[in-house]
Amino acid sequence: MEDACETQLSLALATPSRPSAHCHRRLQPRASPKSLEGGRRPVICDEEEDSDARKKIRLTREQSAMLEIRFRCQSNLTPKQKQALAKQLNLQPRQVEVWFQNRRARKKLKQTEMDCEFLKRCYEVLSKENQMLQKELQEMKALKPTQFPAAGLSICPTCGKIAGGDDDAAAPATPKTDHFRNPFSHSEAR
DNA sequence: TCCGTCAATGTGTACG
DNA sequence: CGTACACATTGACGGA
Repeated sequence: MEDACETQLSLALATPSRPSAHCHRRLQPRASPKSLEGGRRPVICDEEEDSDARKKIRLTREQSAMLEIRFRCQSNLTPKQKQALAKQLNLQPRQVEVWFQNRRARKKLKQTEMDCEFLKRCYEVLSKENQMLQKELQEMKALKPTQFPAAGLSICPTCGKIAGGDDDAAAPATPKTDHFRNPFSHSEAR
């Protein structure tokens, strides 16, 4: 797996891309947390005296593609791997590190959005089922007791469940109708 | 001009 | 205590 990844990377790197014109900015080692009061912007590039702090740099298309390929194989890098990849891509190791951190965050965000969508759909399904069951219950309540399918059955006034009968206590876990399916236990539910 | 994206920064925390 | 990471946030930039 790693090998395939390396191959892809070296293939992609075979067509050398120009180092980005904008990525020569020297990255700062992380400022000491206490060094900034009010919290903002240390931004000092030791070698450049341009006053405007934190110019936006963008990775080249190739660099991003390489990082993406590597990320698909491996979402965390060892320090050695980070170093090597940075060298390959003509970036600072810190840039590679930051890219991977941000990429993991993006991945997680996307996953959360998908989970949210899934839960929404589950809610809709359950909501519909609940409505149907309520309706069914009303209909059953409207029937005369003699018309209940099995003798000795009664409906719990609070929860609306059918109680009594021979199998009530013995086998509570076997639902008789499809209504009791738990959508969260489906195999599709990752 | 507003808004989304993304590289970069700051902070908190877990771990060895 | 140092390191690595997650997470929140900032700010530059580009497109509508």
